[in-house]
Amino acid sequence: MPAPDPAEDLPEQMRVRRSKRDRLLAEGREPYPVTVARSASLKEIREKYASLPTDTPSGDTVSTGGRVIFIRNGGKLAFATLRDGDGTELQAMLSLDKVGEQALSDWKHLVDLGDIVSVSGEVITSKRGELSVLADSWSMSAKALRPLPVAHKPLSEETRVRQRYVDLIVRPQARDTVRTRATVVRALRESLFHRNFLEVETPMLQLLHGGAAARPFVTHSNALDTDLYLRIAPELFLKRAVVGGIDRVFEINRNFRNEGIDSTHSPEFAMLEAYQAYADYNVMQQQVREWIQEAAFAVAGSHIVTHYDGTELDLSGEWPSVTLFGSLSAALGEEVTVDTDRTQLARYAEKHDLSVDPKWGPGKLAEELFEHLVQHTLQTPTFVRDYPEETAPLTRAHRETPGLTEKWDLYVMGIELATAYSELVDPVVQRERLVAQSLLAAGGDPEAMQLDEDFLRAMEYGMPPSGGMGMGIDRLLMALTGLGIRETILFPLVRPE
RNA sequence: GCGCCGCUAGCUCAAUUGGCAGAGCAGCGGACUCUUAAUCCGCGGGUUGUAGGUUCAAGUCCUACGCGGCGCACCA
Repeated sequence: MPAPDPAEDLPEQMRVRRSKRDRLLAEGREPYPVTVARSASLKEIREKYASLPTDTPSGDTVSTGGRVIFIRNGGKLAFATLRDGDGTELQAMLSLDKVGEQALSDWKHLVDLGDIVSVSGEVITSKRGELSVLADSWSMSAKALRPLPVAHKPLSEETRVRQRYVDLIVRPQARDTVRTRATVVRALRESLFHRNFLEVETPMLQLLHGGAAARPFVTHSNALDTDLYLRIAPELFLKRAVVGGIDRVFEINRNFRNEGIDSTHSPEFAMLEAYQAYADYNVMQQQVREWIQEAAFAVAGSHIVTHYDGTELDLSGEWPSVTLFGSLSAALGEEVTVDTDRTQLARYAEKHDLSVDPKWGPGKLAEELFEHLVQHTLQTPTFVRDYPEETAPLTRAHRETPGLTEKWDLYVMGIELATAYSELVDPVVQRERLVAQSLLAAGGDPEAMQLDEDFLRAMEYGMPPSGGMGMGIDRLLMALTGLGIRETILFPLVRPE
């Protein structure tokens, strides 16, 4: 039996488009030419002839083009709306008396929605005032073999994510989001650059698992014959850089965490992490606020951003600070501190239907209570300060209150957007904390860090007192746009179809 | 990982109690020289996510699996 012709199984509309491609080839016309005439972009034409009055020829001839997104064919006059990559739209007109019978008929029979076409002709305005190119000739720039989805019904969320290229074609907001993200990342780089931070790139393939509490992805190096971890954080390398005298250092790059995927978590996520010698968590708090405000201004021209659903989020001015235990006490209606014992905290947890892991110490339990009771209430930006030592092994002890650390988390819209520490720089204390972590790891805790002797050796050379911070870029986009994390990531990981 | 909901034409969605699988847009043929989600006439387009089962009869009921969404758990 001969191999089945794959075209036989195609949906009707794809067969039709393939046959149009075949016809172009048969007639010696290239469906995918290496180059097409293009003297101006649609945007340039729109800008140059913005004030051309209704029903007026400009006298100027251009070659331009774009993707066909809307077709209105008449008997002796055809209209098509073309769209360029930047979203600019312009009408093409093909009339019998300009292009002739053959070219007009070819246009009507060979051009489909979604094709990218080129037209050459005079810039005019139609009788209805629409700026147009009245074609003398047209040619195919790229024949689309798949039909475009309906322009006026939203694509299902799954198709939007799986076929982002289609989403980008049909949904202007999808293209906006790409631009907004680029604007935010550039604004952050400029904010740090102007404060004399140096951008570096540190290893993404790491021999040891550390820098945060998270489950890593594991991969393998054939050359080294050893397993490697995709990094969960750049922290331990950026601190090595500070030890070496790179006093203000940052990295914007991806981290990988082998954990749950939901509307606020992606297995690979972009993060800004920055360290500053001779700073502490108070300095970082001021700066992070400024960086976020500068990013907001770059996007919205204001410190008040408007989400796609119309909600306004006010990021202006100073942002409130609360303490972890203070906010938790207020939510419980009972005074709790870092000294409140575990039994008492467990009673509060039970009272609020929070299941308690027996492995949790009092610090972890207090943090869980906070996440359960307080976190979702923090819609406008709020710094939550002073976390228990138990949950922050890389953070310096609080300068006033024993048992606490100098760490804050920034919450916006109920999600954790950023975190910062006064960094732990005492190599002896750091070793104690990491040994404790490695014992947890050896005991089977998949999130605990391994003992990084090289990191400790670096610390033993002396790290200046420093502030450090980390912020999820995807989450910053969420805060600025109101979108879900999968909309802020151009090509999020999805299961195979 | 657990629970709930969904999966039907290229896209977005209907289909009553289990009783002929439909619409809009898109597509094909035709008409139309100023259209703007054009209009008019005509015509095609389906392994109803996959594999089983029950039944005279399954898009519909049952089982398993796949994919997605939401909630819970873990995390940023």
